[in-house]
Amino acid sequence: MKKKNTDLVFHEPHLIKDAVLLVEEYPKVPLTVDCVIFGFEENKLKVLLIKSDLEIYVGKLSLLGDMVKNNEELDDAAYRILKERTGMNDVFLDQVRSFGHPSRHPGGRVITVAYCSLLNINHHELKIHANDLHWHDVSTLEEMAFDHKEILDVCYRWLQKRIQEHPLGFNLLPDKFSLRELQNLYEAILGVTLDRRNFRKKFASMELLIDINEMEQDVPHRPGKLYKFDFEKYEKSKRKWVGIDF
Amino acid sequence: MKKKNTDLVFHEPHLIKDAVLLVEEYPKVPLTVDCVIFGFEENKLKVLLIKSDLEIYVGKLSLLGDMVKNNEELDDAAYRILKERTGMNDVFLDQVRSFGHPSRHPGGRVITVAYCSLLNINHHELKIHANDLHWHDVSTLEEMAFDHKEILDVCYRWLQKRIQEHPLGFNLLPDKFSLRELQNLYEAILGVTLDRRNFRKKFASMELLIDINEMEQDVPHRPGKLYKFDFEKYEKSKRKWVGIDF
DNA sequence: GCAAAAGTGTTGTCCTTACACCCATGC
DNA sequence: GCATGGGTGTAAGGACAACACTTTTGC
Repeated sequence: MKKKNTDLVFHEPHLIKDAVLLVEEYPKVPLTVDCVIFGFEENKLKVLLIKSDLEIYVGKLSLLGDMVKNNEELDDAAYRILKERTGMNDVFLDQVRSFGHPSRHPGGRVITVAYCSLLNINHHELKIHANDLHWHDVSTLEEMAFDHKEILDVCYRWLQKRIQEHPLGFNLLPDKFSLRELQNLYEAILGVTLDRRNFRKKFASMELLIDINEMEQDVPHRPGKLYKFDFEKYEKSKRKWVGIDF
Repeated sequence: MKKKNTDLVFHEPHLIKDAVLLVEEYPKVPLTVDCVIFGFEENKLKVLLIKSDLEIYVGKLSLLGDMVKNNEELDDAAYRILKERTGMNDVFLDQVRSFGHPSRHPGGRVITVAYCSLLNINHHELKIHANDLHWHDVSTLEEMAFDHKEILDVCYRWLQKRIQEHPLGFNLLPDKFSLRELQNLYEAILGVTLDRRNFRKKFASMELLIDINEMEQDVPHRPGKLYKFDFEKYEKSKRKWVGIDF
């Protein structure tokens, strides 16, 4: 890893005995994790943000982030931050990518690894309001602290793609849900309107929704049927898709 | 970013004036980039590897990696390493994800960001052979140094998905290529066999191949037509796909 | 009875798949 | 002339898009 191509070619490489000494020579950088936590409420996609507590970003919004501790696994750091900020631990987090522009942080070079999650706002009341933690509409985002707007945009596009290929959305609906709720969710995240009949047919043909023979309660219109998602069947039937499409 | 939820709630947060002081308190970690460089030759997918120069990994294979320099952008580090090792700079690199298990490196904690590339072996003769740099068959990989086998597996799956959705493959074919060469490429990367007629129909219907009215030369069978890929048309026609499929 | 959303089917189009024969070239 | 891969067409099935009316409930 450390040999440079200025070394003579065809030498037997001398082996490095002490890996610790080697690593000690590497430049070291501060490392953080930023969590982009999307939630859904009132048929709108929201994202969990705080106010930055850096003076130069006064009034600007920021993602939930924190340093990664010594010897802390990246995934663990993301789950820890999510738990510290929201009290939740039953949420899936996915690493999206890392951001390392040298001037992305005003305090000097800081690398950050972005994680993305999607959860049901009504399942997780915010008990902590430090730094004005709140759900913010995704569609009305102004300037943000650091490069957090860019990170959020990347994660939003990632989420839009992801939700079309994976049943992410069901973690964010109530356990029992109507097809209308499901469709609202997809429309909100993808930013499109979908044909209701075709949407229903699509999910009917997948055969991954379990009709639990219950109806919506207390709705001001004809109640719809309620379904559960068949996670077990989904796991068994994950197909390996091969097809060229660009 | 630094406030803990043990702070009293509903306080006006005190603003941090000096971001540099803040960042100085963050733990710092060594950061590397590892490049997973796939190439194609003799109808086989290969990957560029070296022999590890760490004594505890003697004889084991390793990805092309190096430290990220102070104030070096992550992407720049990846391109630099690719250039240093292979002399190339006309190659696309994509960041795949970061790996940060605390014990992934025997010299202590090192975070690495994996980048992936795909190139034409015959366009880029290896002039450097330090550390036994060579193209290795992807299908016959044994144990590797560090967690490089895991990184390679993740990048391979990433590549398989990517090549179905983006015209990556054309960077690795000759400028003028036959449909057979194109199909060999897809079959090698996806690890499947494809119906020749349907494959050709697929690309014909995309209308992204330019028939240049030339034929293969010096082949021991009926020569095939040669095509170029219409990158310009592709860029213009990138479609935003919406469809649920899992 | 009115507002609001649930529920439902058909048709045309396009894409995908499976499959077999003749053609051009090098040797 | 034989071996090798190039080139082509069709039929069936499945997926998708477009589209309108009746039903159920709360108020």
